[in-house]
Amino acid sequence: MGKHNIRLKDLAKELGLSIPSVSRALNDKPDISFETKRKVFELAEKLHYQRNQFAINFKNQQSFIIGVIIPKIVHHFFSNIISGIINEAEKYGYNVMLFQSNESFESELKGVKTFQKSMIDGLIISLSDNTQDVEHLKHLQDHDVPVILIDRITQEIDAAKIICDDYNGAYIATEHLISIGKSKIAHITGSLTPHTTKERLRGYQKALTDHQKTFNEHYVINCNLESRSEGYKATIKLLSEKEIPDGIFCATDITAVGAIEAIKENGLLIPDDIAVIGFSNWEISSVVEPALSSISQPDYEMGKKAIELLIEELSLKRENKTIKHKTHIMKTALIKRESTIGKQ
Amino acid sequence: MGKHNIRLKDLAKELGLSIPSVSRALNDKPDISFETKRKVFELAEKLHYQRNQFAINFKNQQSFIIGVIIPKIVHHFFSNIISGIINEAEKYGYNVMLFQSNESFESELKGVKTFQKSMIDGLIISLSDNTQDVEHLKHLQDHDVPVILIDRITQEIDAAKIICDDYNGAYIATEHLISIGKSKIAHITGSLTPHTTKERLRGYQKALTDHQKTFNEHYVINCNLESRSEGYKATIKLLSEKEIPDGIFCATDITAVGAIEAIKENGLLIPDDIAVIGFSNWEISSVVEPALSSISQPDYEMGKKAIELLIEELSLKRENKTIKHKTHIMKTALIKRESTIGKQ
DNA sequence: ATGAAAGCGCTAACAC
DNA sequence: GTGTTAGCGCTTTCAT
Repeated sequence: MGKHNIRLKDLAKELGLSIPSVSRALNDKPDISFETKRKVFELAEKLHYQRNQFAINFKNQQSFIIGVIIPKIVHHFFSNIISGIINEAEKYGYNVMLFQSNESFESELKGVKTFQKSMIDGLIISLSDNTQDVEHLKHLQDHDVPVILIDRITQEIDAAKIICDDYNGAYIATEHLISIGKSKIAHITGSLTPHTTKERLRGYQKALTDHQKTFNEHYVINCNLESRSEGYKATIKLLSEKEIPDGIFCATDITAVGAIEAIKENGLLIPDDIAVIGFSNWEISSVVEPALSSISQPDYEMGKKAIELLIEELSLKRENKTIKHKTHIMKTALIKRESTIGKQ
Repeated sequence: MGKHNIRLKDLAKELGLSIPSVSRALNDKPDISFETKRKVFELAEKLHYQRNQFAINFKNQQSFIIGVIIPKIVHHFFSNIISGIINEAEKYGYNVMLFQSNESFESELKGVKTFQKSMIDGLIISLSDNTQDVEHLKHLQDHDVPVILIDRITQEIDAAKIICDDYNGAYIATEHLISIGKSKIAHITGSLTPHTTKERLRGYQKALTDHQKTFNEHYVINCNLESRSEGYKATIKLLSEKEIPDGIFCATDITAVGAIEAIKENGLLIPDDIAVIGFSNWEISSVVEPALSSISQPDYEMGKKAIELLIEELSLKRENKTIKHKTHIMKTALIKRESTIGKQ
C-alpha cells in the first residue's frame, strides 16, 4: 500500500489531541468524550483515514488469513470446496489464501512454508496424492496454527478432519446396480493410496457380499482416474473377460464417460447389457449420452464445514481451552440417470 | 501464529551479541564477520528460529499478497485463470488471496474493501456482470495499489487489461460455419452489458457481412448464458422461425449443449441440417453427442499474463517510474468437432 | 565488525 | 477524559 497515507499522528496533530485519544475515539472505546469522538470521526472521514493493518496485525500477531491448499483448482469437486470455504470465511471476517500442490508433495511443502511466512491463522488442506509424510503439518501445529484436513486425509496426524462418506457412497452405488438386477459388477478404480479410493473399493466389496454377489478380482481394474481414455481402456479390458460384467461402478465420472464410450462402441446397450454408475456427479454426467448415474458429494458443504471447524478451534485456542479435534463425515447421495435406469 | 516463538532478542542474548548483529548475520549482510554469521546460523537452526513476518511486513509496508476477485470460482474458465495466476505468482514469491463476487456488485465492493484491509500489494479482478461503477478500483489505485483487469473489463478506468479476442473468436466461429456451407446462421447470446458478449456479437455480425450473408435480427436470441435449458428454449424459438437457421453460434458451450438437445429432439441432424458451435471449449464439449465444436480461450495463459503485468507495474512503482498501463489481447482458437464437421 | 538508538503505526497500561 | 510512556520484532542509520 502507498506510503503517503494518513496516520493517527496526522489526525492527532490536526485536532490538537494525543495519538492514543484519537485511537480510542476511532475504536469507540468507552472512556472518551462524545464530542471528541465526533470530531475525530469527522476528520477521519474527511481525510479518508484508513487503519494501517500491518501495524495492527503486528501488534495482535494475527492476520485474519486462512490458508487453503488443495491438489488442483481446476476440478469441479475442489473448486466447489473452495467456493464453500471462501463464502463461509467471509462471514467470519477471514480472508482466504489459496495454493495448489498439483499433486506434488514438494509443492505442497513449499506451499505450507510460504503460508507460514504469511502468518496464516489456520490451514485447510487436502493432501496431494503423493504425500506420505506430514511433518510439515505437525510443524504448523507446533506453532499453534490449527490444521483442518479435508477429503484427502491421513491418520498420521491428530487434527480435525472432514470427509465425505466414500464408503457408503460406493456401497449405495453398487447396491443400486444390484437393485436393477445386475450381478456381475465390475469396479474401475485408481491408485489405492488415497483414503477415498480405498473406501470406495471397500464399499463396493461390502455391498457385493451383503447381497450374496461373488467378488471377482478380475472385475477390479486400476487406471488413472482423471482420464477418460483410461476409463475407456479399462472397460475394453473388462469386455475381453470370458464373462463380461453387466454393471460397472467407476470411481470417477470421467472414467465412467470413457466406459460408456467403450460399451457403445462395442454395440452393447446401456443400461440393458451393461449399466454404468460414476462418482462425484460432475456437470458432464448429465451431458453424456446416456446421462450418467452418479454419487453426489456435498463439496460446497464440506468447505463450509471446514471453516466452521477451524473457527471453532481458533476460538478455543483464544480462550486457551484444550482442543478435541473432530472428524466430520458428510453424506453422499445417489443420483439416478439413464445409464442405470434407462429412459423413463 | 503462536506467541512463544524465538525472537532475535533470544538469539542475541544466548550468543552475547546485540540484536542488530544477529539480524545482519541472518540477512547475510556484508559487514559481519564470518564467524559470527556461522554461530548465529547454527543457533537459529537449532532453535528453529523463524522470522516474524508481521514485523517485516509492518516495517516494509508490503504484504507479498496479491488479491484476486472473480465472479465465480466454480467455472472452468475462471478456475483455469486462477490456476495460472497462482502458479505464476509463486515464482515471484507472491501469495494469492481469493474472493468471489458471485456476480454481485455489493459483494465485489466488500471484497475489495477487505482486501484493502489485508494490505494487498496488487489486485487482479474480473468484474461482476453487475458492476458499472468502478470507484472502488480507482480508490485502490489512489492508495498506490496496482489494479489489473482480466476478461470482464471496463473502459471506465485506466488500468492494465487482459482480454481474449472475443471478437475474433466469434468471427472465426461464424466463418467456420460459413466455410462448411451454412448461410442462415443464428446467434444465441446473453446480456449485452459485458464486454465479452458484445464483442462476440460484433464478430458474428462482421463475419456475416464480410461473407455477404444477410444479418437477420430474428436470428439473435438472448438468454441466460449459464444455463443449458435456456439454450434449449432459445433453440426451440429458432426452430419456430419460418425459415429455420442451418447454423447456430452459441456464446457459451453450455447453451450449445441445450441447442444440440433441442435440435436432436426435433429429429434434425447435426451438422447436416443445423451445425452448432459453442464458445470456451469446456470439458463438456467433448462429452456431448455429437461432440461440440468450440472456440478455446487461453484461460491459464491469461492468468499467467496478469501476474506478469502486475509484477511489471509493481517493480516500476518501486522505482518510482511512471506507469503506462498495457492492454493485452490474447488469441482464441477454433476447435473443430462433430457438431460442425461431422464424423470424419 | 559490532553496538546503541531510533522508528515503522498502533494500542494498552499507567498516570493525572 | 485525556496525555505520557512503553512496547510489539525487526531493520536501518549512526557511532565507534
